[in-house]
Amino acid sequence: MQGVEAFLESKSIRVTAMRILICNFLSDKHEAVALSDIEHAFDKADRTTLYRTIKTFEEKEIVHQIDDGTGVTKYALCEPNCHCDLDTDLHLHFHCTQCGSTICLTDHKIPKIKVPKGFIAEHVNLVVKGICDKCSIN
Amino acid sequence: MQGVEAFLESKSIRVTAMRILICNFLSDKHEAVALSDIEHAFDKADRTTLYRTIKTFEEKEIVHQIDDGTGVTKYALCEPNCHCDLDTDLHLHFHCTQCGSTICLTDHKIPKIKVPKGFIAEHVNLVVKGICDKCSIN
DNA sequence: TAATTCATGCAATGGAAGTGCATTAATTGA
DNA sequence: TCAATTAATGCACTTCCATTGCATGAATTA
Repeated sequence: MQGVEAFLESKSIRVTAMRILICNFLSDKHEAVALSDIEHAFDKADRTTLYRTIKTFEEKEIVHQIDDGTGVTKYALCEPNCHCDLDTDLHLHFHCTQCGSTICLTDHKIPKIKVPKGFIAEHVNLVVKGICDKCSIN
Repeated sequence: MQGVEAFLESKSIRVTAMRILICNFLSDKHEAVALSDIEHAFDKADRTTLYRTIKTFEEKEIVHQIDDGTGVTKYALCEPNCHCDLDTDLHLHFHCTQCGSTICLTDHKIPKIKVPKGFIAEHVNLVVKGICDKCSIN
């Protein structure tokens, strides 16, 4: 059994051809992808299947959702040290307004945010927009 | 001439009945509203008009857009001290997962965010999710 | 192997954002 | 004040994304 398959099984995700493909696709990409990106890459497969596969990955916590403010939900594989379910370990995301790519800045933790009295903070979403390292060269 | 009308004029926004109504509606609400909320409040008016009114308000910088991660764009009147066009003065937003309301925490500035070498930060969006002061009482 | 559970594919829906065009209202200036 | 112009409103569409119901096919388990 290959690495990906073992990985999926370890997360109690039923192994199918489609899921292996999508999981590999996500790990090859080093940025967050939209559902439409996946559809484009697998144009033979049905949109619904891709959609539900991602949803399954999300539930099983091998993928996390990113709202980068473009209006389109993006998804990315959780890093080994990504505890996206925990509030204490939240990294930020960077959205490049030039090339449109969204990247997880896993090493950059979100500073502690103070909220007014009576408010209970449970989750923090932080997106920085600007020019990414590749685009800033030109 | 009333306060709202003078206010609109001072921002070189043409004064119409509709715009006065919407501006008042926004200032009465002390939370960010979705376009659908406005539609609901003014069901006699056309969706497009409401949409374009908000867009005009945005352009003239009396309203700022909030992406609270619900997938629906919210809008709120800028406070007198709200410089939503400047990157240096960005407040954060709080989204209550219980009552669904989104509130500007105008006093709470976003801490300086460090980005990796080569990245240029131009904008920051920070949304804290949790339970708001009203809901946390119960 | 039969029964069951789950994945996939197709079709359809609903919500939100946005655009083109005709009409109406407001403003300008003669 | 009236005509000309400019901008706001309303209607009809369109597009895009997210989501669901149902039928079928594959995989797992008893």
